[in-house]
Amino acid sequence: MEKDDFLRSGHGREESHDEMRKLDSSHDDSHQEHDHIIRSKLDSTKVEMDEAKEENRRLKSSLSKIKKDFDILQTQYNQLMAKHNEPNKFQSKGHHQDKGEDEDREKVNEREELVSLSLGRRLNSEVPSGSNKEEKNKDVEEAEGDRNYDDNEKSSIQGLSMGIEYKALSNPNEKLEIDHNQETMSLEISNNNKIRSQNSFGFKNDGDDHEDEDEILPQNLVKKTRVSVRSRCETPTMNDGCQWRKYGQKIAKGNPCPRAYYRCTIAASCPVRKQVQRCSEDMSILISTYEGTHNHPLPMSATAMASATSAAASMLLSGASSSSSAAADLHGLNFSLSGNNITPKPKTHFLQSPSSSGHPTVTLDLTTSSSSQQPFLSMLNRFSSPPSNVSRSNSYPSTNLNFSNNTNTLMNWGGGGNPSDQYRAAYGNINTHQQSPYHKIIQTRTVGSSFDPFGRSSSSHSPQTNLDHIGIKNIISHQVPSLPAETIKAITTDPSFQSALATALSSIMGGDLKIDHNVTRNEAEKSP
DNA sequence: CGGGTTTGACCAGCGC
DNA sequence: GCGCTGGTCAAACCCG
Repeated sequence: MEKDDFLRSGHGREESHDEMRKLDSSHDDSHQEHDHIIRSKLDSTKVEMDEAKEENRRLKSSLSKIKKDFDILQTQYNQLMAKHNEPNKFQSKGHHQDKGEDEDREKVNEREELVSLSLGRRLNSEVPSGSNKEEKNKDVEEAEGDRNYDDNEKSSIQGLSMGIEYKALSNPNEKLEIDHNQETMSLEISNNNKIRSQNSFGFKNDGDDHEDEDEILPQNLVKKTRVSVRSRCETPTMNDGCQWRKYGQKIAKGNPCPRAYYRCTIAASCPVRKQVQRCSEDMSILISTYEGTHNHPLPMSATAMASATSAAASMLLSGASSSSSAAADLHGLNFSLSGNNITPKPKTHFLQSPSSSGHPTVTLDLTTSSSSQQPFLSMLNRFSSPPSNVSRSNSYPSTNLNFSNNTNTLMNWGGGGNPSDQYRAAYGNINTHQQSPYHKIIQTRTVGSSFDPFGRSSSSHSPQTNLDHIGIKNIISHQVPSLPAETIKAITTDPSFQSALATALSSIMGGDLKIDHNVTRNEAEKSP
């Protein structure tokens, strides 16, 4: 019994050993399995790291390629600028006299151009013979001229700081709120019997181009150029940053909505007028038509509109000079410039504009959607003429600029916020003469992707050059078949136009488009 | 009380 | 020349 027990027990001990071995083996198996999992994970991690390295190499190579391309384009741009500037306006400043000027100097000159457009203001009203009242104001304005020059210099400095502020506000993912605390420039919109030369493109500088004031454009437009802005706005008036005083109201024919007449009250002698009227077909659309030239510094908030309208006016002038039609769509900002020789393209919700009075009118359309989903990808991609009902007078071209974005109206010119104390501080506590408050939000972000003020997309695109963002090449060669290439080239290569555009866009989007400016020229020069 | 808005009148340009 | 229309004026009114 005991032996049996012993044997049994011994046997049992062997069994326990077997179990132990089994357990050990199972433990080993699980351990091996665990190791295997870890190794596989390590392998996969290594693979991922290799892929990341490879991706990094690709990105590096792409970056170097982009840099090369940019250098090449920069060089070409410099050469072209040197050629372009030889006979033109900048000679008087002693710039660009050598073809082989270096890149830095080119950038400086280009910056000067942008700054001159951004900060340039009109002191002496060149509103000469448009009306008797303007003539009456002329003496007053000239008397104010000397005093304003001092303000002008100050304002230029402020304008520079404004650019810095814009950059500080340039987070693409947030709304850009522009406080009305800094005055900036005054921009020439109206051509007032005589349109400035192509050099100035309707923009006025502090003093460099005063001699150009008497220049007359070839087309010799007699009436003032007007800039009409269509925007969706629930408030009675669109807050564009200026101070307006209503001086009249009329029921215009064909529109049950009354047309209100405003004049700028920032300066007593400012000849700028504004007409505000709701679109009869879409009451949510507010049409603001600007006429005249501010002869005083503008609040920064007014700069956006002034820049945009000036760019529009520039396009009008350039387009009119070329007797053709042009359009641009930058980041949903559709510029279309129309001549009289193009088959009209009907456009809905187009109110009979004040161009019916015979004024050449530019329309900035902030209401309709853009087909482009990419920023700066489709400049000059839409060419349209004004609808037949826009103007009963074909004497002057009408320009239609669509500043709308893809989904919503980006520019909330209307009120809704509070008056800016900073604006008051900067302007000596000027009371707003408008019922709508001095608060506006300019939202430049496009749904689906965000962009910094330079037009760069923060979405996960593969690296692209700025050319790709602008897309000038594709646009010019493919999207605008109806426009003569020389016209496109003339428009897109004109530095004033580009600067105006850049100024407008930078004002609207709070960015600096200098690089785009470069590339635009390069690509335009390349385009057939 | 100062400044803005309202509103009817007035004027100029244009077409018939 | 007349009528229509757009644009402006200015007195009355309103508002803070």
